[in-house]
Amino acid sequence: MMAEQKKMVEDITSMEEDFAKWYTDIVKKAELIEYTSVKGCMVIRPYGYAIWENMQKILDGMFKATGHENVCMPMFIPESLLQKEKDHVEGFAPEVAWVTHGGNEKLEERLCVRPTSETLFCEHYANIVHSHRDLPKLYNQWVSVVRWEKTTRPFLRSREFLWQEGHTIHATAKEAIEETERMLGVYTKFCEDSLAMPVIQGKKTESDKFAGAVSTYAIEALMHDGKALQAGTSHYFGDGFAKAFGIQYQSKENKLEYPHQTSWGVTTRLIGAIIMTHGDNNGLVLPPAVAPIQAIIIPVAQHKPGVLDKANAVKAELEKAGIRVKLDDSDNSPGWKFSEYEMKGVPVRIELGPRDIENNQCVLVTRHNREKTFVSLDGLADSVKAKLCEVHDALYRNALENRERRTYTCKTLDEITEALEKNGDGFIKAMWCGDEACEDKVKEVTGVGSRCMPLEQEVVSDTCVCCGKPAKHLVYWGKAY
RNA sequence: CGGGGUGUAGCGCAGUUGGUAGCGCGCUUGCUUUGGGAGCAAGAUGCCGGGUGUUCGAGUCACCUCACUCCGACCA
Repeated sequence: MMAEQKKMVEDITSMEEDFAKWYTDIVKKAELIEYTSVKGCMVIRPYGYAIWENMQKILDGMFKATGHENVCMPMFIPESLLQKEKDHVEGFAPEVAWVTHGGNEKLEERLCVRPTSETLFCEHYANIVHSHRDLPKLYNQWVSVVRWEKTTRPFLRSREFLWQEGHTIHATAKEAIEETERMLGVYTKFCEDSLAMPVIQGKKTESDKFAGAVSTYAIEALMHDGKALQAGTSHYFGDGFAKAFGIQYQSKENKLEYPHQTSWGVTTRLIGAIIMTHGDNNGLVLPPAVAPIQAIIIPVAQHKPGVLDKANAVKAELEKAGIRVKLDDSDNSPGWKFSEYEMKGVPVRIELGPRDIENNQCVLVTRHNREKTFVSLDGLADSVKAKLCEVHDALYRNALENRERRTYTCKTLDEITEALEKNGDGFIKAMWCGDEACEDKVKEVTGVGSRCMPLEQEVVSDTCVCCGKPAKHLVYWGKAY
């Protein structure tokens, strides 16, 4: 846990007092979102959107580097198309929004606003895939989707949300499975290297699978309050969708074959994950890689001659070095600015006043621990870059520590209940026999559901935590967002 | 979708037995300030979430609706 800090920003509820309120306070006070008059639909404000844009840029680069191309599918899905794959439609039907009219005319067939685009990609693949030479197709799209959620929370569960959805189609199961795993790895790397957020990679149980998938993989992160958040998913579909949508190709052997498919996605929920992984009682704490402003320059006594000139020169120098930097020369007091940018989670603050300029130095303050260091103005860009790296590492370390501190290994249901009562919510590592009845019972008795079966399996006991029969899998259990 | 809470100025709130709306912060202007949310002075800001009723009269009472929020069930 990070060092005790005096709470400076009074308008943010402390997370110990009310975690949910703390979260919504940050979302509003850091100017990430504004509500609209439609439930569950929010304005992502420039500062919030800039975080998303930074994520997009990094992820998009990773997708391109692994051979993917971006496309854009329509927003509407005819009901008949949605219904082609039975499990899929059953999974999504309860939460789709329907368009029933065009202008004043009732539509012959109603259209759903995409909750996800498997069906559209399948329809398209059926048209363009004919030969093994057409495979694989590695497509991705950056769009919004709509799911008519009952309870909504900014970023974590909204009715419309931004995401990327990758949809790929391959000649063989082996290739498709490799793709599923590759993308899970891309997400993991992104979360760790760019969001400073450690995740558990694993496979979902049967009951928790994506509607229509053969297998679903996910990355699970643990939030400050000990609740788990699914941060990304990657699905292997086998040839189920291909069969439902009539996608076939001719192989080298001149035989008609069904191709194998995958899909994978991450959403603006990741912004919620950042808030609840790194944020503190003074507001947001942003990982440097995605922070819209990486360094904020706050001039002190800025009316004095030379101060703003120097601040502008420093800004230009940092910009030139590729650092996202802002100079706040508004006439708010320095103290006000300190609080403001802490609330907004800017990783590094640069204080620059007459005394500093006289000494050819400035004060660097890191947001996550408020540590102050005096550094020379010579080579400042390098000092700032080094700080940003330090911040990233510290954020990751803190998050990992929090997760480890809140991960409990249990052998029986009683141990689970006891661990949760004693230490608060967190991940439970416990063995499972593979029976759905046990999975349900664990949830019923202890309140924690299965999050995933980690790729890195261990044996913490020989028997199922629930029924005592021989165990098949290690499962991470937890309360989820 | 079930159970609670809340909607009054940009934000946070007060508003008594029903009588025509107020405080703090913020905002505007000016001066003084500037190393942790500065001070003084003068200003501006409201269809009291929306609708329907009761009433001479509704922010206040009743009913309906919408949104936010929390706790469950379902989900990225």
